[in-house]
Amino acid sequence: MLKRKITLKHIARELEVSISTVSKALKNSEEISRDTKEKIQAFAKLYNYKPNNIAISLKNKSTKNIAVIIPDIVHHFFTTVFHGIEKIANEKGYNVILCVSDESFDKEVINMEILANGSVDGFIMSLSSETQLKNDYNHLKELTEQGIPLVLFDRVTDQVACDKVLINDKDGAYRSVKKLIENGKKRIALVATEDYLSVSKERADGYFQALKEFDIAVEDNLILKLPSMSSVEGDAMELFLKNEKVDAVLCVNEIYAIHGMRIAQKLGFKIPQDIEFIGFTDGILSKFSNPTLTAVAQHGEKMGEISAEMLIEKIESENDVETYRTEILEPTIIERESTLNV
Amino acid sequence: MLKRKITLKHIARELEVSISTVSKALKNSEEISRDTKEKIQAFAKLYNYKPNNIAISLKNKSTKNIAVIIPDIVHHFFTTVFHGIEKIANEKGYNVILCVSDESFDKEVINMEILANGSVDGFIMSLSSETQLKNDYNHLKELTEQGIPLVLFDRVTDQVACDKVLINDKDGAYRSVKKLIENGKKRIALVATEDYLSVSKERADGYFQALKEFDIAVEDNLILKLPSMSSVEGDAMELFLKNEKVDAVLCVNEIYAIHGMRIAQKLGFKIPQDIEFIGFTDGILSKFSNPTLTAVAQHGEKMGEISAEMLIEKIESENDVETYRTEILEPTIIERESTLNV
DNA sequence: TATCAACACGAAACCGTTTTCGTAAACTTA
DNA sequence: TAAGTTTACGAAAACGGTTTCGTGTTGATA
Repeated sequence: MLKRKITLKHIARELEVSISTVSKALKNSEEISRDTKEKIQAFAKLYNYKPNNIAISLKNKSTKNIAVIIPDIVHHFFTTVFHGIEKIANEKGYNVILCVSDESFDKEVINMEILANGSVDGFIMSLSSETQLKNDYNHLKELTEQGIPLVLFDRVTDQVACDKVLINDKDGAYRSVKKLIENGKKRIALVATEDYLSVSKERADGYFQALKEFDIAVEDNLILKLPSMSSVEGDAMELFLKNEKVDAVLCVNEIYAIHGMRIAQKLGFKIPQDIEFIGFTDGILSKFSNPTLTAVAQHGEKMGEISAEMLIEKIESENDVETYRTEILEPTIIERESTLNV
Repeated sequence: MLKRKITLKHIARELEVSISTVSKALKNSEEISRDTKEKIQAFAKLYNYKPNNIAISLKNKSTKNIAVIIPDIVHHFFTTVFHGIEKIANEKGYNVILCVSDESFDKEVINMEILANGSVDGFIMSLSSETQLKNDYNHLKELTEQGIPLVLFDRVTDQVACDKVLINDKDGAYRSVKKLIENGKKRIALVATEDYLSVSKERADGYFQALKEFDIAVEDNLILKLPSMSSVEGDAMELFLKNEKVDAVLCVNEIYAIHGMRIAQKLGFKIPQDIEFIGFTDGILSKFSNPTLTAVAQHGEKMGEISAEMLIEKIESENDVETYRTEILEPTIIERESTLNV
């Protein structure tokens, strides 16, 4: 019952021709006579012959696989990036091996080592927070030294020479804060993570820039730093909103913003009249929260598409040109109910 | 500068021994003398030799890759399942190639065909809605006929003999509705998708069963069917809630539930006093909505783990035993603010 | 009829491993 | 010292393809 995979050798033996003849016949080579080709092709079709990808990979030194390493899969932004990557990769005939580093340096390194030995033609990745904290990029450098193409997106480092795709986080934050100021807000808070994450830092910079431009003094106690990205446990946010007479909040992610809005509502604030909210990452929560959240869209899918295009271009370019590009996407502010829209 | 990949052949040539000697020395074979082994191992280490995975795959007829095909990546449930799969796969030394069918039959077929020719050792998948609609499973049957291990999860079919992992959707719906009835609700609505999806059907059955048990007549106009999973456009929901004097709603997904709650609030209903809501898929929206949503947790991560374990067990079992298991997980109802919790 | 090109195919190398088997050289043993 | 046993290594096949090159047969040409 079990139809085992058939190979060129089987066909050759059955039809009493050589393996090379079979191979050529199946590629419709001019070298082979019509009769022979038809016979071989018919036989191959009948037995559902399909060339073995592994053998082809070995011969061609090309796997048509690319690796994607992201810090977290249960996170809307990375998910959309992956979707963009997968779309382009499929269009160009590549499969995608997806690894999740879970924000761990070791997992990132291990995944790279396993896949860098012929399993994939190139890597697309976003750095784990632990890697950015350790500031150790030797695993990436080894990769590029071996001539394996690498594209970094969103969480990047300037210590590795490779193609990069990122969004202008600083400008996104700058424009958000500017908008809040123009809406008449005075005490604008920033809710961020610890700033070893490159993106968190950029966003803080944009916040500072906007305040400076409008001659508003930076107050340290208007900046709340929460430990981990998804944990909103504890009452830090509540104390913060209660004590600081904040009238607008920029959050570096959706969760913080949604959580902040709930607490503000509980404290009796009206959104957006008394307090406005803007959050990074225009994910699913922003669209469905109550009120809906004005968000800085990071265009994840587009980032994914560009990353994949850059990587595949490098993979398929003959010459090992050592020139690297950095694409910077402009974020878009999606206005919703959590801000006054003038 | 560019350190090209080094092979056994290079080492052999450089050290003037044979390739077989190098191979054995690196595996610490007893056949090779201490001196030679040390010399070869030192050289290999110095030049950072790593065996080529593709060559090993070809030799062993085992790729240590598994394919995961899911209908949608930007969907919390599938994302958590993937996370579970990836976790187990990594523990057992497998990489995961992730393909997204985008609910398309053709993409599902194409992805399978590409990967079924040696690229992976087995498949884990959840059927696309189009496939369930067409009711065509020949691509899956071909796979199993070739002896390639396959595990189906969540959206399965009984037309293909293979391992399966699913949650008891019917019971989840049944218990939800029972709870609503016990909370004193009389006019309980069901908001579902078109029922060619196996899971949607199961959930509807559970709804019917609970009503029947409590001698409540099924009213067709208490059942709202919306076209696509993520589109909540249009005012179908609003008309429905306004006209039908509904006092409880079971939704087959989060989005419908969140959307329903917003409209109910807009219409002046108090949740949960006037109207209660329960939604399937305990995702991120349920936790952060306002009010938070009582949800039927599907234990996606657990499903992923079980699927991966089943698949790898099949892959690594010598004998082609043709016995298949079906694991059924019990859902858990997570009570939150959208229901009265007695 | 000798020469030559075109045709149709096969042999063999190659991709990078693993593994079986064969065998010189060194060492034991009787 | 002849015979047998280790020891330490190499040759070669195998995995499943692709591709280059060589060659016997045919038919055309001079």
